Amino acid sequence: MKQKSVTLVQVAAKAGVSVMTASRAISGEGYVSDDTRAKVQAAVAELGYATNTLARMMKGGRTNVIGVVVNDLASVVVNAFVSALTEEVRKYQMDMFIYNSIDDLDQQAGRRHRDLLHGLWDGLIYVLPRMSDDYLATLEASPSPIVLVNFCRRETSLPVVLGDNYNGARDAVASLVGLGHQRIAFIRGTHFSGQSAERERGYRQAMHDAGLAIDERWVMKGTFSELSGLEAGRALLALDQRPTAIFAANDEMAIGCMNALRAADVAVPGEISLVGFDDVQAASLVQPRLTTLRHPIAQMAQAAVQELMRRIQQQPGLRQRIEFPSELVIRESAGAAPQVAAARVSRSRKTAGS
Amino acid sequence: MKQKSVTLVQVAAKAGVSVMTASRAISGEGYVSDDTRAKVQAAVAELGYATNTLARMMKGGRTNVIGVVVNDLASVVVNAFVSALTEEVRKYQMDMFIYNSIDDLDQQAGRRHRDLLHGLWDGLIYVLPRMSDDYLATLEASPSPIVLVNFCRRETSLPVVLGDNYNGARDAVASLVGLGHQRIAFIRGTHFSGQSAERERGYRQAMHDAGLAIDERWVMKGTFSELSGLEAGRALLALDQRPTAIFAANDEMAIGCMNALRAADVAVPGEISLVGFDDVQAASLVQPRLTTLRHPIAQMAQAAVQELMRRIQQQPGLRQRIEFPSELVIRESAGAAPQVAAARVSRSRKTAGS
DNA sequence: ATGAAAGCGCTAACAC
DNA sequence: GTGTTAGCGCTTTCAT
Repeated sequence: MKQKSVTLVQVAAKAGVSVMTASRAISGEGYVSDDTRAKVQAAVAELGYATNTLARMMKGGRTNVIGVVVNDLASVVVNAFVSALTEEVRKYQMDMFIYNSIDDLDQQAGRRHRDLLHGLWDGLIYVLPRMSDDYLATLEASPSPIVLVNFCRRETSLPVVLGDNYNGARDAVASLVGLGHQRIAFIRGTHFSGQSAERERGYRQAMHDAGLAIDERWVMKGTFSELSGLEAGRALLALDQRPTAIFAANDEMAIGCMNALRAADVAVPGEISLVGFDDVQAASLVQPRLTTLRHPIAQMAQAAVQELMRRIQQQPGLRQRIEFPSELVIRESAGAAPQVAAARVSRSRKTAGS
Repeated sequence: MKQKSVTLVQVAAKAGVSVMTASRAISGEGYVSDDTRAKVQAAVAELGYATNTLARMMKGGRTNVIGVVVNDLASVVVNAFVSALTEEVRKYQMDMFIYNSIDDLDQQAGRRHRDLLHGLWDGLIYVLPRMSDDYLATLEASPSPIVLVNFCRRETSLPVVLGDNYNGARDAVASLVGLGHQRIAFIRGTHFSGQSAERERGYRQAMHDAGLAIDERWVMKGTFSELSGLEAGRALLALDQRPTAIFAANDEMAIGCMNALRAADVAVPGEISLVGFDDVQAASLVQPRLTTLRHPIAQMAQAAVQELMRRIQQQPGLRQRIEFPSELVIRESAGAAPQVAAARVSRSRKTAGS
């Protein structure tokens, strides 16, 4: 606003036409003679004119900008989604701005940035949002196109793109069971997005499916942070009967846990197996490399943008819930349960001895 | 814009005053009786009114929003800056939006998003920008407050906040020299932001200061990517006389290089020492942990926002260039040069033997 | 201390 | 095909 920009009035004057004609020539809406269009375009080029999006927005037209709202851009997973969304949005010739809220989204914080640029966005994508029920209700009541990514804390009338946390977790725990583990612990994350709860549900189901009882002391609380994983790991080691495998609701906590085990000279996966969730970069850098689960982030971003664009363009065929399977990424942090491994060794010894 | 928001007209009607009085009561500019103000505030609360920033912007007022432009939000360093900026901006009660351009900033790409929300921002911060000279010239000519972070590709009249790449690199290489290294290689990054060039300058100066000649075959080109570091590492191993230490222009390349050395069964730091730059999280996860250099990101973000705010508020005491020292983070990837280590061993053997 | 009018830059709706 | 009118929601004059 400090900069006096070239306005349509100036372009029109230079081209010797009315403002409206210039507007039409530029936007391509309505009839303009080729001759006039050429004159206007020449004027545009000469003056370096660009339409003032603000003014256009005030009229309520499309802005070709979508907003992405996140709570924690520093989170590796969130960042991966945002980067994927950036790429995807470009395919639709749209621009995208990111708002990093830090705070949980509630009515007070929310009004600020929703109304702040209310009218700026053609649509909004919320990635892994931590929002109050109030705030969600406001979003649901909003006529603006909105898509949520990886929000499963509760049912919602808004369209949601999800990675399958429940089945992913179930598969992971089932694979631990397949490796002979019976005492399997779980480290929770925070409940905001609902992902931790889904992962826990998968864990419980897999245990139930295998006919294994869960000692509730194995279910630790955590905050998705590495530190909380470390603390949970220590607490689990202090139990009189240790678990032989630990499934953490995300990789950071699994890595924190791994550090706790290392500090206590507990072999991974020799004595205790570890499985995380998310497949962040660090998962393949730690030693042993972490077995974990991965959401198809690029595909999910694609679906989110596509679904949003459908709503912006008022196309038919809207979907309310698009779910993608998680993939189990097997590395070295999970192995056979100690007693099984021991049995194998003794069996092979016998074989060798006979 | 889809959502019909509450306007000032409605608030004024409800409070039984004119629009202008309502505006004054809300903004706090100009005289309003306490009585009237109370009535207006009551109406605001009741209707859930929030000022439409767009409309305010059109009149050229402050928006209390600053924009941050980056080329690659997925970059760990960029992300760390953006997160630090987010925190910092909040202290000034401002909001912040991030634009992830992906492309290099040039006139074509630039016009789009500069003019796009030209008027939306009170100011702009460019973090590690990759911009054409044209684009930079446009920015320099702009009357809007702008601050660049870690841009040192060329001189500019814009205010810059910098980490000291030159002295950091010089210190790092000097420390390698102190460990007995004489054949020290350097892996370049891309030239866009100018950081690689500064780091190279520090490398050359340190070698010169130590009276060591540089074999130009030791100076490898890279792209700041892990893969390019791996390739550079392979190429260096193929030399008839290998360097005993490698200084990479960033951590990713150092880690790539480490992988190349591991694949060739070259001991780090036993046979070849490695030093990176940036201290990304991965640097302390790899084995051996990477010796590297670190910019004080939080302080730099603070300085950038402070400097921008000074300009927005038209305060005196502006600074053109704010530079912060880099810190050498010593870990295990750099050690004594082989011949020195050998000498020490033989000396200690002698001592032990005598 | 409050109000009325004008206009920021643009475009939808209606003339001509 | 092109021009005229009106108005988005707000704030900066200038009047009262």
